[in-house]
Amino acid sequence: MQQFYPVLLKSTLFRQITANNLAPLLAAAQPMIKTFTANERIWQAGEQAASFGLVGAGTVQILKEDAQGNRTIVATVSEAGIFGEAYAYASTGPLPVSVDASTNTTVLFFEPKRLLNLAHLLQGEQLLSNLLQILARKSLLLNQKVEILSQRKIADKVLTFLQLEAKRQTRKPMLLPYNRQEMADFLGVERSALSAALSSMKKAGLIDYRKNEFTLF
Amino acid sequence: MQQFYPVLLKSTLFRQITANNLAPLLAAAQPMIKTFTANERIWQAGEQAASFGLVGAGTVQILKEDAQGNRTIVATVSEAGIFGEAYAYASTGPLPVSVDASTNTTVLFFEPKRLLNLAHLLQGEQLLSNLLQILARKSLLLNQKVEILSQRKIADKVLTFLQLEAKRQTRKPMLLPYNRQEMADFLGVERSALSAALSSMKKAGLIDYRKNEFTLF
DNA sequence: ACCTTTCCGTTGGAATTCCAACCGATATTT
DNA sequence: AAATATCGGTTGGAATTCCAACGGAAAGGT
Repeated sequence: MQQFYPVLLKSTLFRQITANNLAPLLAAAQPMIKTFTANERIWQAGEQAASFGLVGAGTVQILKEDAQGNRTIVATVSEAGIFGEAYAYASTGPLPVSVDASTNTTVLFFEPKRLLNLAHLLQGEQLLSNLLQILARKSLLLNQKVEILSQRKIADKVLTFLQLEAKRQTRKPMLLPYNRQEMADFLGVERSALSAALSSMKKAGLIDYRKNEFTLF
Repeated sequence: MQQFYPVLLKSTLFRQITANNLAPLLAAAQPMIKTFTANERIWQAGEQAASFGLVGAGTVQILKEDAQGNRTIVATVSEAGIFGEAYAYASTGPLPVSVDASTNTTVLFFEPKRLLNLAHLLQGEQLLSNLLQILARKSLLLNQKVEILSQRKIADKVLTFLQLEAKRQTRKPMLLPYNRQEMADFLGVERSALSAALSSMKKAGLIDYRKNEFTLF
């Protein structure tokens, strides 16, 4: 277990927790540690998710499989990231997604209820505060994504997206963490249509860009 | 304060809390009670949201105002509903939305931090569990909305929407809480286009419907 | 019963996006 | 340096959606 202390300390779940207080918290939380080989299935859609995972080593992928068996990668979670926390605390029905190990992976599984009993420990409240913050921020991010996807025209999606991005970056021009294809996927449009919209917006003087560096006028 | 006990007991925040334990919890939580007249502004976009609200009486509206001053109603919160909890616990920047009282309204404002200190009280952990569940379920709902909005064609949006709705209703046919215009807004499409898509899907034998009663084949 | 309003389906042309294909520029590999 | 792969812009026709307008049915008010 000690081997994961550095990873845990840099996770959002244990943010602000001091190394001294980590061991007692973990002793009470009693995460179950499991290892998976590359491409092994961690969770199967349809199961009940009774716990949530923290990636101690490696990388996992959250994927959605539709009725025809098409796989869509919903998210990639790497070391120190957590997954399944919303399903664990919502405790509402079976999982709508599956989780696969994309590399050899170690996952620490936490029981949602157990974390509620930690408040009396040193920094136990900090842990709960972190958990609330994680869920709250996820809601805000999804809210923003809904706002973007609700726009009917590609140009409006782009503007909404860049305005939101401008609020979280001070850097000018902004550096987006996406290439064109990924940006198009995020906005829910065709890559070629996005390219066309971008160059038309540049011509109109609304924005400027080069690769993934964007400026909003 | 006692006057709000019945409302509080039926709120999701105090779900499962017994009447006996309510008073001590409230004494520690120390919500600030404020009244507003119809159409009065409760929160102004741009402010920092240091607390979240529980509607003790009346109804409030969450609205987004764009640069041109156009107002969009994001949500309506009535008695026993809560608002601003995600912003309060995310503690990330100013509010992107405003909140107005649509009727004469009483709101109980809770300090996010104070609720974390309640764990040692009777059912204090239940309260925290409720809070986590509220945030978690909001994330799941938004996730589903993203899934719907990510569909490129109206027919696919409708199918995704109905499939998700079918999971939470046992009733057949399903009874949707929307009229056509509201359904179109939720799916992010034009009402007339939705109507056209629906009748074409009915003709194709994919669905059946009458008013807001829908069946998925 | 009559009038008014709301809701919902339909229609047709305009606008937008999709989709497949192609091409040049840049990066990577051998 | 040559060959290969990746990335991003462009293009044109097909498909889809928007948009405004109309009309009938149902609901609500007087």
